Amino acid sequence: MTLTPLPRAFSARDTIDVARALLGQLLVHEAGGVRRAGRIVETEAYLGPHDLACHSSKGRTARTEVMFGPPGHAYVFLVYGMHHCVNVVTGNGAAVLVRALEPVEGLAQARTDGPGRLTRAMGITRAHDGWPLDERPLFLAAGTPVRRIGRSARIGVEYAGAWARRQLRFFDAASRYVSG
DNA sequence: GGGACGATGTAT
DNA sequence: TACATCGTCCCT
Repeated sequence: MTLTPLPRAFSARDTIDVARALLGQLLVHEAGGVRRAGRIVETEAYLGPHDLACHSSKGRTARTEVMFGPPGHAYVFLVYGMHHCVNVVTGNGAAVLVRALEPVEGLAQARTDGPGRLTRAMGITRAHDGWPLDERPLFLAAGTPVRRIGRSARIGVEYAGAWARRQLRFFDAASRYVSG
């Protein structure tokens, strides 16, 4: 089956809209002659420099530079010295964190619930930071619709005060692959 | 140069 | 609840 990348314009709109629209779409990585694909079932919106939970609120640095670049690119960072997290940049310092995948292809017996687990399962590292997600080998593709979207506060950002309480986490309410 | 701190995951 | 483990940021 051929998977066609979603156009970059998919990510060039309101960050919350992108966080919701990404649910049900596929994240695909073709590497070493193997295709791995997962259906996105959990996301978080990070709204930009004014959002105190967003990395770009600390300023425009070497690490956060891609968040200020064009939409549709991957922002990949290392957290806690060992786990990679992958985001879809929406522009102006904003991005959507991908927090969980439902295995679709090439992910047998790999855990994909949780941002660190899914990057490990997919083989995504900082080498992909800045990668345009409408190009192989790492890209977004059309998936299947989500019937009901659940919503909650974002995970692990308690330091962000009132911003930590904003309901900016979205998930497929019917999926057993949502983290937590 | 050095210290504090993570958008986590796993073991205890 | 402890802690592994290291890049980033700022010098508190």
